[in-house]
Amino acid sequence: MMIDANSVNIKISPAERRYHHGDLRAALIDAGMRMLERGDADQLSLREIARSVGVSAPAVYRHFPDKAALLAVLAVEGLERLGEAQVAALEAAGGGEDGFNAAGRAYVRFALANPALFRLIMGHAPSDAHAAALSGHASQSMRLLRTSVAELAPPGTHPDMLHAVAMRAWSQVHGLAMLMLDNQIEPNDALIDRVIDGREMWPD
Amino acid sequence: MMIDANSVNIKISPAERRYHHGDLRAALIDAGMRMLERGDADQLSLREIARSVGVSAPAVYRHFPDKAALLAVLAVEGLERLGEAQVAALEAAGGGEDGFNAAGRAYVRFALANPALFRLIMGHAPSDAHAAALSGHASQSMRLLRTSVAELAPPGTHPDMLHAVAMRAWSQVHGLAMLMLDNQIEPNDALIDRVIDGREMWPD
DNA sequence: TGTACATCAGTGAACGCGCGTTCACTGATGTAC
DNA sequence: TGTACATCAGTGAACGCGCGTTCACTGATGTAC
Repeated sequence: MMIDANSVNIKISPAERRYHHGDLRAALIDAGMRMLERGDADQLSLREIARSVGVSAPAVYRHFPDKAALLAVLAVEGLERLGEAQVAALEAAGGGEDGFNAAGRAYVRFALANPALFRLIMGHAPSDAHAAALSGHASQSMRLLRTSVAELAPPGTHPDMLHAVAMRAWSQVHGLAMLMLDNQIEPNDALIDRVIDGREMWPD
Repeated sequence: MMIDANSVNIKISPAERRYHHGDLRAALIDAGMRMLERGDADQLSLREIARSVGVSAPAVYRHFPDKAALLAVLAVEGLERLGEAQVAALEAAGGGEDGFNAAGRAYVRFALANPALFRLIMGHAPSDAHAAALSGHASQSMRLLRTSVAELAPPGTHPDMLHAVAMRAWSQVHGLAMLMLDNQIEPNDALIDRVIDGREMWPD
């Protein structure tokens, strides 16, 4: 026999009706991610997240010391998703230079698909908590960039050169993403392909 | 004989003591630019600009319909300065591909020297006024980019290709600028040079 | 040269807004006996 | 199995904040006669 809150007369506090029992922390993170994905939040407010979960604003403080801490968790989660998208793209393209380019396209497409989340991840003026959480993270996206560049480089390339090339590649995709997000360049799948595929990583 | 407000007993309204007589509009724009340059304004507020000029906030509405209009003027002014900096760099380097690279470096250095202003120029979610003012402008920066790419391209290059290459170059410098502004890449003059100079515009 | 008047660039007070955060509280839950 | 109690995740009310904008006003300026 199944027993659940609907069939039996159990007292349920209002908040429990909205987020699953006892997991407000996870519910807040989920809600925040959902709002960032929808992107209708130009900038996310703590009260708005609480509201969308169906809980009072002060309740958030049971699970996070302050707003910055909640945003930091969202940023880390977003960074992970970005890395996963890039790895998937790289593998689907079979690695190598094609795979690296595919990862670059995935970076731009992720940004366009998740504008607010992407801005949060890369966002400036990071709170201390934010910076600490992200920097301690050594993201998958970053690792993919470094290892790809190292693999594709001519053997014996100077580490400074590897670094410069990695930063150049990152700048390339990041700039394209930002300019398209900011409506300075018309967002356009074909243009993404032509900008990214046309580059030469190691001109001789 | 010199006559001025200090030596003669002329009535001077408080505001006139701060901005030169009759030119509050220009004074507001100057103040806004100065605050953007100092960059201590994470985001500029209308009240703050008025305060810094020594005038009440409502006074601004004698000269601008609303805050967005004032910011739009600041953005246009900033865009002009960016273009001037790039043209100067291009000419100092004697034009050609060297000149084009110099203009690229000038773009990044301008961003690092004027973070808040640069963000305003490129800023997302532009108000209608903002977008209209900027788009009607066909900035010098943009013209420099297009003409340089056209000049440096092999003759007969397809216009779509010209466009893609221009957007790639823009993405390059813009990405580097943003990542350095956002502290994702350590701001570093030497790195700017290596990232920009090492690229190949027209790999064969 | 002096006077009456319209203009209009400024003023201070007030509006409503949503924010992050603090506070004292309540009431459901789990534990000890 | 029942009772007393501590815990602690939630509550609503309130705080102070700075914002953009509106309002009725004032007082200096320039013009017409």
